Amino acid sequence: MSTARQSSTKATAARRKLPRAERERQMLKVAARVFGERGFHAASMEEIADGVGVTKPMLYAYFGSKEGLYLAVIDQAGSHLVKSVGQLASVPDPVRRVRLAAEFLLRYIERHRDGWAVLFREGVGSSNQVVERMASYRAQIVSQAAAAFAGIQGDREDPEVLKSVEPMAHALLGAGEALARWWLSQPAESSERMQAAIMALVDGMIAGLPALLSGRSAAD
Amino acid sequence: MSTARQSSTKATAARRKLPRAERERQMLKVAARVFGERGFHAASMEEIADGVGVTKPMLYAYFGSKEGLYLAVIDQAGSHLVKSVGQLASVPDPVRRVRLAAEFLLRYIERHRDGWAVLFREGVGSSNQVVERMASYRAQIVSQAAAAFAGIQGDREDPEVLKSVEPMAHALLGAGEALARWWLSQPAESSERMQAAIMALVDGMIAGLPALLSGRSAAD
DNA sequence: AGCTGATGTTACCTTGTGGTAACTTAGCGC
DNA sequence: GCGCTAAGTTACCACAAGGTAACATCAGCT
Repeated sequence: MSTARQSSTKATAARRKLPRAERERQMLKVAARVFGERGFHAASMEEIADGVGVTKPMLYAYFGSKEGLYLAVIDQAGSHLVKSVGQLASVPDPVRRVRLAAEFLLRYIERHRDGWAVLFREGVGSSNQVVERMASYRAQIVSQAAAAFAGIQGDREDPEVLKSVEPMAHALLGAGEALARWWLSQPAESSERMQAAIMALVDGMIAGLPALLSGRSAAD
Repeated sequence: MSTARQSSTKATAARRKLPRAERERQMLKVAARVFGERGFHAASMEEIADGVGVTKPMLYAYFGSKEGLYLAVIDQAGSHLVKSVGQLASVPDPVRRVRLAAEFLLRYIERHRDGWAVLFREGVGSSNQVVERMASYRAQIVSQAAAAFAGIQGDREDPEVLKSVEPMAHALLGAGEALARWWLSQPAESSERMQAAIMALVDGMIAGLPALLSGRSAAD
């Protein structure tokens, strides 16, 4: 068991005391997994501490409280997602941008499921601060999606257009989320079929844009 | 305080002891609200009991455990929703059926938000039984939606077609949920805009169906 | 009216868990 | 080498909440 010895004074591997920054990274990673799997209330600080290989008081020393840790996880996941999506803004062709965004979204949810869950699971029963923080990140993502849709209409900045496509952006995110969730629960399902579905959806949305903006349904 | 007296022997109003069936209805109603607002773990039996105007042991006498009560809420909400959606199956025109279903979905979520939340919020951290029950009701709803989509393609029963449109059905449900959630958090938003958005979405989905079934994207 | 059982309550136990004070020890700089 | 501080632990408190036994009382039936 105790084969792990401290090497020389400068051992970088398997040393018991880690610098704060590194430990914090570990903690955030484990916390994201546990909160993502169990939800805020069902997750216990003890389980997180165990996962890190450390005891509870360390979590409190670094994050103050359970809610503080949760907020830190939200911030990490949120800023990462916002940053990632932001990179898509440089794609010039708006239609291509929306389609890339949808593809990216699916892959992102697949690969960062915990972070996604923490950000997008409804924060019921949580404190106001948690709810607000989640809402803030969600709003940023939605507004990026809305801007992409608006770009298709040419008026990427027109507030009127932006407001009109906002529900569409919410719908897209929700569809992506449901799709990803279902996908992850169906290991047999092929990634291609998912891609095809989300693409059909996005293309349909794009096709429906003019009708939405003119205030009438497309199939009148 | 104690102005409420028992009337004659047969008083039907404001009597303190109620027959089991009636009390159970009250309990289910309050439980749906509390579970919907707070989620399973954050909800407390005490709060539910208080809401009913009764004490905790009564909940245990009638539902056995917290999970038992939760399951009962799920069953009530699930069977109600399945029944409601099932009535749409009689609409002959498949396109109209899908559009009506989308409209119905939005209204349903708006009016039975708690039941919807209990059914469709991810059951993280809950027991296997709860997860299975939720999944079962969701599967029924999704399969109805899928059947409606398949109907548009003419092959309402073709298993191949049904399988292909299944992701679409999930996406529609997810989009409706996200839309409804956002809508409910934006009191100022008009119902018309929501209707327009969901209709544009549905019409887009319908338009995308052939492309989905042929395995390619519509905008190639 | 009065008996009877379902309806309902009080008071309690037990467990899990957020949170903390006091102490220990490893590692870095000199 | 050596001490000083950050990293880490042990042992504990407080309290919320699920769950239950024993007791109380209303409502309806004969």
